[in-house]
Amino acid sequence: MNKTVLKTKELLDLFLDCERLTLPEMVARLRMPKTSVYRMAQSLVALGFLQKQGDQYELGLSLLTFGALVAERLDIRRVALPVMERLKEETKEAVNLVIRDGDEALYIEKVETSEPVRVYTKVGRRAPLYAGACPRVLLAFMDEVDRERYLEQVELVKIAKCTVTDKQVLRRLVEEGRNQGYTVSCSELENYSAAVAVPIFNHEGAAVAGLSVAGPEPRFSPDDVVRIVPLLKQAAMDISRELGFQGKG
Amino acid sequence: MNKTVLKTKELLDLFLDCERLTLPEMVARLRMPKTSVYRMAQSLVALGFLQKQGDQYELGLSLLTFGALVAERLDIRRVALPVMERLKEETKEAVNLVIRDGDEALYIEKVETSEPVRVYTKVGRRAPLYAGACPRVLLAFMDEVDRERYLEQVELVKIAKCTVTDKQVLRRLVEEGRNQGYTVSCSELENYSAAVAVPIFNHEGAAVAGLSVAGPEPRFSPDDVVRIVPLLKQAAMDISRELGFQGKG
DNA sequence: CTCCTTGTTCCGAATATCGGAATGATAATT
DNA sequence: AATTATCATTCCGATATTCGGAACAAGGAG
Repeated sequence: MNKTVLKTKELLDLFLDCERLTLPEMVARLRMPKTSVYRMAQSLVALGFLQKQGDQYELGLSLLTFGALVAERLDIRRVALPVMERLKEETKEAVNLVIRDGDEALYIEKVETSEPVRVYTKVGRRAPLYAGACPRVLLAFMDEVDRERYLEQVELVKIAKCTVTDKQVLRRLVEEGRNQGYTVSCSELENYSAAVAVPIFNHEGAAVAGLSVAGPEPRFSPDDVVRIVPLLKQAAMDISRELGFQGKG
Repeated sequence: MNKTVLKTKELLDLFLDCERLTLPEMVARLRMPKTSVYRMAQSLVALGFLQKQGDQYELGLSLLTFGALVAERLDIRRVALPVMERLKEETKEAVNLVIRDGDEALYIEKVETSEPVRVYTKVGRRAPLYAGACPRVLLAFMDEVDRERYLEQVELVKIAKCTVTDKQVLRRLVEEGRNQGYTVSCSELENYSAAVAVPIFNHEGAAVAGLSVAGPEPRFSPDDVVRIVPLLKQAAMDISRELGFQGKG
């Protein structure tokens, strides 16, 4: 493995948390010699992955181009988008599409309601698999070996006021989710936000994505959930069918 | 400058044109030793910038995360979006927001009409500064030194049926654009598409972005242009004002 | 004026990369 | 079944590259 490239990525990763950083700030965080950091930053600027604004560095515009290309090439998005629009109309809530990337959940599409309610999700955003309805539905439908490995080694960090931090509770929720075919979350990723999620299957029957309806907590009473779940399941099945899924769900 | 990083970027750049590539294909294009390409690809996979699907490589999902972050942090987008929505309603055409990244134009936001007319633009897409209304308006309002340097060294490549390929003609169009305060293009980037564009200025009076109205060629007769230009100029001025622009436009 | 801090350049040492060749694995062909 | 071909992956020694401490330059603050 290429050591230089790995170090360079470490530098780039700093910008996930910080919008702008000066050279000394990067040096402090990376605990690497100033010269090395200086050179890496120079290289990244040359590539367009970083750019310099005065004495601050920030992420570069090349990343926008690459990111857009990736989004464009994810065909599940194309398939899902019209169904998501329909689901939004039916539920009057925001709809999210999430896939798994390694041990993280990644939001790849969303459809918003007109009302400007703050929601946690943004396309490109990541969340751990244990927190939130959509991530957890992905976890629930992972294959057993992977899921066990994940559950063993994961550390549950509190993100919002009701993030699950007890492994026993998590295991129970995951089991429940798999049996019921849907998951619910309240204030796990962002306070006062709730969501219901179901899995989407591909032609091999693997759960390749999660579909969720999300909004402010007061609109997700048990009654609301009962109303939403069938709509959600139907939408997910429509998408799964288009991906070649043959099973019954 | 870091040679390893530069080579690695070359590899990544292959994926701008190709969705998927195998190792031998990459080797052929890069004309580098197989081992080197192999190692670089491995590293990029480790970073999440590439991923392997069977024996093919494709762009990785980390790029989506970084790309979304860059988009989120471009505050001109936030400022422009509501104005762009309004302009779309007024003109019933797609509206694009473009900035300059080095010697290229970069589409950073767009608002579409409901009618599913094919347009060239996608967020993250790039175009040369000489082709298309929006790119050329950026060129027209670049500072003179940069613009001259660009015009001297640029090679005009035909992209669609009416791409300007004569430097004299380009110079004339650029001059016109600067004098009139707007530019028009027909079938320069994509056949049968037309656009009108105006500049957006920041607090320093620099033209930091271009705003365009775009649609199918038949809807952009000289009369239409006369109707659209004032609306476009007003919208651009609204955005410029929010960015702190004091001038008269 | 002096003391920090920060950005940038230099250069010799060391090490990480390089790439040819070998190996393993798989599929296609005779 | 044996053979050939293609591709992915591993090995290893030579060497080109990176590394990082130190020095230098340029402000800014006290």
